[in-house]
Amino acid sequence: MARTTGSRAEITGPLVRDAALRLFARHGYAAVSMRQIAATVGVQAGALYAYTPDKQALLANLLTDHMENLLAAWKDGPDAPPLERLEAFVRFHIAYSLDHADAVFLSYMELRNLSPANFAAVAALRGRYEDSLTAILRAGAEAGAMRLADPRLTTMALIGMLTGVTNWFREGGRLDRRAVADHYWGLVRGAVGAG
Amino acid sequence: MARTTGSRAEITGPLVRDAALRLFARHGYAAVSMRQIAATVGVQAGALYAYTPDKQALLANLLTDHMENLLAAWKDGPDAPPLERLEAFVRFHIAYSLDHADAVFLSYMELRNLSPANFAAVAALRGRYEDSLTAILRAGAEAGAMRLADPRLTTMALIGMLTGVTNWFREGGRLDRRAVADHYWGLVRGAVGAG
DNA sequence: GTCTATAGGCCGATAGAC
DNA sequence: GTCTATCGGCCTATAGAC
Repeated sequence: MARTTGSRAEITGPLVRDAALRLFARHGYAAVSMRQIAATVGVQAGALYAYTPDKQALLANLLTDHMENLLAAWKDGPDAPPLERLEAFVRFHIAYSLDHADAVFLSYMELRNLSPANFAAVAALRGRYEDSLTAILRAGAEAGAMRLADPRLTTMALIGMLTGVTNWFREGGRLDRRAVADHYWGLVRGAVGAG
Repeated sequence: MARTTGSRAEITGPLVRDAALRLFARHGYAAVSMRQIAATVGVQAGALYAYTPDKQALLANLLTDHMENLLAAWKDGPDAPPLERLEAFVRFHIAYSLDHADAVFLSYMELRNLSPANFAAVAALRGRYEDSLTAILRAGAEAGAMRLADPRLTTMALIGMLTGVTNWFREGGRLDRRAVADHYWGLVRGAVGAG
C-alpha cells in the first residue's frame, strides 16, 4: 500500500530522534534548544511537538529505548563454558558501545536530567544488564574457571573498563576494533584469574 | 596581621568556586545559571563578575585547577619495584577520585564546553597524568614483573576501570573504601599478568 | 565588593491558520 | 503535519550607586 504524498510523519519522527540524540550527546541536554533540533531536521520548532509532548520526554525516550535495545541485542548462551560466555560479553559490549557511542555517552551523562520515574525505569534496565554479567562471573567462579573475590564489584569494574573504550577510541587510529577487543579480552581474562 | 572588616573577597572567591563545582557537577554546566551560583553563595548575580570574567572562564578554571592538583598530588617513587609503584597508583587514583568526585565527574563530562584553547590545556595535563601510569607499566614489562600486550591501551583501560568507581561507590555501602581499593588492586594485578 | 536595575536575547511551549 | 506568531519567563553580562 503506497502512501500518497502529504504526510512525512514516518520519516520526520526518526529524524527528530536522531538529531536530538546526536545534539544532546555532543552539547548536553540543557545546552540544546528545541529550535536547534528543529533546524537540524529542517522544520520549525513548533512541529516537534507533534512527536514529543515536551523536551524531557524526548530525552527519556532516547534513554529507555537505548537500554531496551542493548538488552535485546545481548544474547547469552547459558550452556556454554563460562569463559566463552565472558569473552562473548566483552566483545559484544565493546562493539555495541562503539556502534552506539552517542547513546552510551548520553545514558550515563544525562541520567540526572530525568524525572524520578524515568530515572528509575532506566536504572532498572541497566541493573538487568549488569546482572547478566554478574551471572556469568558467578558461574565461572563456581566452575573453578575464574578466581574472583566479589562478583558484583567485578561486574562494575569490568563494565567501567569496557565502556571507557568510547572515551579514547578513534576510527582509523593505531589500533582497529578487532585489536582493541582482543587486548581488552586479555586484560579481562587476567583480571578474573583466568590468564 | 588581622584584617579589618569590610572585605570578604578572600572567603567569597573560594565559596563561588565551591558552589560552581558542586552545581556544575550535579546539574551540568549549561543547566546552571549564574543566579543559582550567586544564590548558593549568598550574593547577587552581578557580584560574581568580580571573581570571573564570565561563566566559561569559571568552568575552565575549575577543570585546569583540578588537573593540576591531581598531578601535584601524585608522588611516584621511580626507584621502587614496578608492582609497588602500580599498587600505589591504583590506591592513589581511587582515593583521589572518591575524594574529589565532583571535579572528576566534571572534568570528563564538560570538556566539550571548553573553548579550544582551554580544552587543549586540560587535555595536555590529562595526558601527562596518563603518561605517569604508562611509564610504570613499561617499567614493569621490562623488568618482567608484568605481562602486557600494549602499555598505552592498558593505561586507558585501567584508568577507565579505576575512575568508574565513582559511578557506583556509596559511602556506608556494603564495601568500605579500603575493601574496594583492595579488590580493585587484585583485578589490576591480574590484568597486568602479575596475579 | 556588593548592590539594584536593566539591556538585549534566547528559551519552551502553545494557538490558530492552512 | 507544519507553519507563523507570540506569551511569559529566565538568561548572561554590564552600568552606575554606595
